[in-house]
Amino acid sequence: MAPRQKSDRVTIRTVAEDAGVSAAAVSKVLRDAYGVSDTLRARVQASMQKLGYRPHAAARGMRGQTYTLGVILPDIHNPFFTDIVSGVNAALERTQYQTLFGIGQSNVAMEQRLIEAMMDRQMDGILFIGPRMTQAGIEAAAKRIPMAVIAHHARATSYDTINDDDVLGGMLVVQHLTERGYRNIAMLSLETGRPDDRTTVTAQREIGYRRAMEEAGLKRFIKVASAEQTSRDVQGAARHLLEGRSRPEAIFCWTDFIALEVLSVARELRLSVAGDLAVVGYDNTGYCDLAQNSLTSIDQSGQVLGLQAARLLIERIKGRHADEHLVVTPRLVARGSSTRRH
Amino acid sequence: MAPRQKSDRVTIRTVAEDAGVSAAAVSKVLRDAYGVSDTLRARVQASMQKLGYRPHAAARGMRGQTYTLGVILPDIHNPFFTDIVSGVNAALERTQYQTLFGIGQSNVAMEQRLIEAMMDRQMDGILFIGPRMTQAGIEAAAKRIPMAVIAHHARATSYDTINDDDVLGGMLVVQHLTERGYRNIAMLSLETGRPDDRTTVTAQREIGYRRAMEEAGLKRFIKVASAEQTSRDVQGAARHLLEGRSRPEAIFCWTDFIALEVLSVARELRLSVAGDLAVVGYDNTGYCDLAQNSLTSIDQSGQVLGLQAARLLIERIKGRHADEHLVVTPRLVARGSSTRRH
DNA sequence: CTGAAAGCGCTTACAG
DNA sequence: CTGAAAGCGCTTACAG
Repeated sequence: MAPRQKSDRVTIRTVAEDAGVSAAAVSKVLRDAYGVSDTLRARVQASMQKLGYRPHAAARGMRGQTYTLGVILPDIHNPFFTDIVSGVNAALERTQYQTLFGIGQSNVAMEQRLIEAMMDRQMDGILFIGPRMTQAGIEAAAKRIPMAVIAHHARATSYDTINDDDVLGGMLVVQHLTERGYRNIAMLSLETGRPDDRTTVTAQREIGYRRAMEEAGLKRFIKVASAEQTSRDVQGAARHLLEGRSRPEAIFCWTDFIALEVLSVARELRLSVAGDLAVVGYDNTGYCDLAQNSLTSIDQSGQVLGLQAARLLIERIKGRHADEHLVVTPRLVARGSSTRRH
Repeated sequence: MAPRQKSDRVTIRTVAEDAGVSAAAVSKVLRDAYGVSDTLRARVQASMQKLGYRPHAAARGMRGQTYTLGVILPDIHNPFFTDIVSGVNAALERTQYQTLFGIGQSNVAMEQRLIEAMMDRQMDGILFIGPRMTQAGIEAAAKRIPMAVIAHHARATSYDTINDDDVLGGMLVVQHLTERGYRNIAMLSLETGRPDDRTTVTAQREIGYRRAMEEAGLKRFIKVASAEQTSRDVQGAARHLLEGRSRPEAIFCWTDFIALEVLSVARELRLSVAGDLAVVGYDNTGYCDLAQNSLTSIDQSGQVLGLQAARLLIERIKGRHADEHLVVTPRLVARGSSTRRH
């Protein structure tokens, strides 16, 4: 490590000496704690400014808060997370909190390791996005550190959840497609290895899909394929659907990213999009608007999810213990991929 | 904060008591420091295991290393960063180091704030990807914390750099296009507000573009437009290029993400891709392979960049002071967007 | 090879 | 309203 001389560092003590007060007083000003006169506060702040004082997070972590929030993202591939992150940033703009991100790689072991790393570093709370971990695993962690979870459907008492109504989202897709005359509608979902786990967004979207298909009297057409989140796997599943008997007229994909792969396969198979095959995505990310995709999708306003999650997490850090569960309403944005040309 | 009883925490002292040794001995085992007998080490490790001991990062940060590396990403939008991150992870897999990410939002003030936040948290080093900050700003920070920088062309002595040969990349694009008969080739670059700054990858790619155009005797066709990294701005610039006099036959875009927008505009203007207009991107991200894009692009192997950068950073943390500068060689991957059909 | 002691920069009761 | 003192969990010389 680069040697950092002792004399270099401006500590609470340097500030205290400069301002002619005690270290305890400086600490109080730092934390906006009660019981300091305006004169003292002003003097201390002037000294901090003058000396370029910066609090030492590790030292604060030894006794109190670190003012650091950990955010766990599944990956940095899905552009939907951009929206969530910008909502989180907006919520934290005027606070002392700083966010640092971990990338879980859609992998339970990695998520567990990140949670521990964040706890070891005395983070004040964790915002967990799209966990692969089970409810039980999250609950265990949430007993040790304040936590809010986005895109995970569970009414657990030890943490807050913030979700889009994914059942409704799935239903909206089917309703839209049936209105436009599509009947043989398949779904392409995510392979999680836990088909019975209803906490995932994909499971919820699937419930909505099945329900709406039944309500529309299309029960016989229900078909759910699933694939892992790799190009190879997704394209394989799409080909399998499209080359099998009773080729679907439409495919509902659990996220946009997957729908783009399906569009690619459709083109390779020389199917006309919307004519031979409608494709619908989820998340309404930036790629949907590109003319070569023109992808119908569900908008679940990631910004709102991120903003509300950050707000709930901070409330919890400040002492709230009752659990809160927020649900926002999605809407469908229709584009060319589900619009037949005449 | 959730109350954490004193008795709860397993510290170095608890382990020491359990193993019947001193706290100093436990600390040495923890750090793999020299001067501990095998017997003692084994006893201590057994106790750690038994008690589920986890080191307290903040306390370690007070005296020594935190074993935390900060990674600053410009955004989580450009899929190219996925490759870099996976290289970083690969390099760190078997080490004690943990990475935490900050998102700079392509914004100098935000980058500065992140650097400070990472230093305040006593991170051991920073891996800075695609900085918007100037060389002078980075140098100032690198004097206070070990740093390696990806995608920033500067032979600064206080930090290491890891780059793709972007000049060559730009030249490869032009050579490829001229071989295929395109002559009026424009470039769509990034608006940084600092046209004279040659440290950015876009400036380097532009140099390569200009050089190759001159060498091919196409100097009169040189035209560089630039746009900020928003869909709106990019589409505006693309329209301006394509609707102006002397419409280019090909557009070289500084990154894939931008090229996808150009493809979209081309389609809206009913131009045939490759026939009326060739489009080339940079980074060879996953989207290039989709049939609806089929985008020719430059592969700069982000994984290698990430892996080497992590390796250099750790060397520097361990004490190296001389600067190192790595350059990897890019290659062009040809696809349909620059292939005329007969 | 092993351990006792000091100290890193803060916060937290507690006393004045 | 203000400050002296103890202590958070480690690491670092230093002595044995």
